[in-house]
Amino acid sequence: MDDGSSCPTDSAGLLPLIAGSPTAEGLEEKLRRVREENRRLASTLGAILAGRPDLRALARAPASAVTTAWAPSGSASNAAREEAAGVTVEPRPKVRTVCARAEPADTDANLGVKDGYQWRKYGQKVTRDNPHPRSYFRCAFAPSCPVKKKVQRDAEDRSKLVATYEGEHNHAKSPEREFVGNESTGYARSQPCSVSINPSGRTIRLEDMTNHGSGSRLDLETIQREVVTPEFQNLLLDKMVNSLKNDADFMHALTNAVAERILENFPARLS
DNA sequence: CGTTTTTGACCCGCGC
DNA sequence: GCGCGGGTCAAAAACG
Repeated sequence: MDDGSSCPTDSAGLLPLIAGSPTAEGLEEKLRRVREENRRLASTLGAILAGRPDLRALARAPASAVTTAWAPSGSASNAAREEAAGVTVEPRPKVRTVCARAEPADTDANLGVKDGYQWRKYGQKVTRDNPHPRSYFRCAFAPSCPVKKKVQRDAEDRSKLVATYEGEHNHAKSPEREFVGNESTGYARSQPCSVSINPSGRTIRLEDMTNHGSGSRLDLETIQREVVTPEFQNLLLDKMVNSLKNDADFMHALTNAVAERILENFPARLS
């Protein structure tokens, strides 16, 4: 969503049809609220993107740009040394470390399913240098997919998560599991309109973005850090479209209003 | 009842 | 050889 004006959920074009219909009062109010929220979101995103061009570039950067060596065994640094020495090394699984923020309520188990892939937890271990347990996940398509993932909270900053991915997926994401929640509707069961926007699964809710005043759990900087990707903006649009499409009351009232309007304008043709 | 998660035991590599 | 620590296994428990 660039400025919200091209947003497919913007129903301004439908309003003339709905306005004036006695059965559409509630619907109109509903639309008005959605549009107002949409405007706030668009404004927030606009401010973010306008003020932080560096974040735009970061959002488009390939995954390798944030690749670091987890390397408890020192494999990445060893590989670099060996290559520098002209020694042929066997290709090693790509190791990618991603940091993200997490809410205290987020459990490590949840972290395994929010990045678009399905994960199966196969172990947990408390490591020496960190009081928080490290969780081990395998791709659900294992053994055909060799990717593994380790997730651990930062030892000093509990709200910071460190996820380490080893290897690369040899299959597509699982769209139906991209969001935690009802698979048939795409709705989050307990977190309506929540969207996972990064590989570690940090979830941002619409209310977090729209109510970034007092009492908000996320400040603007956090949003700037995490809501800059085009993928997120597309997901946001999808969520809003789905939230209207799956609202039976909304669809019913909309259908009635449109039908009434048609009958009102073309009574002769239809009779 | 099938699937997923938990958790203690085990394995393996590394340093001393 | 031994101890330590990280990673994995697998049986039990929990869950839907």
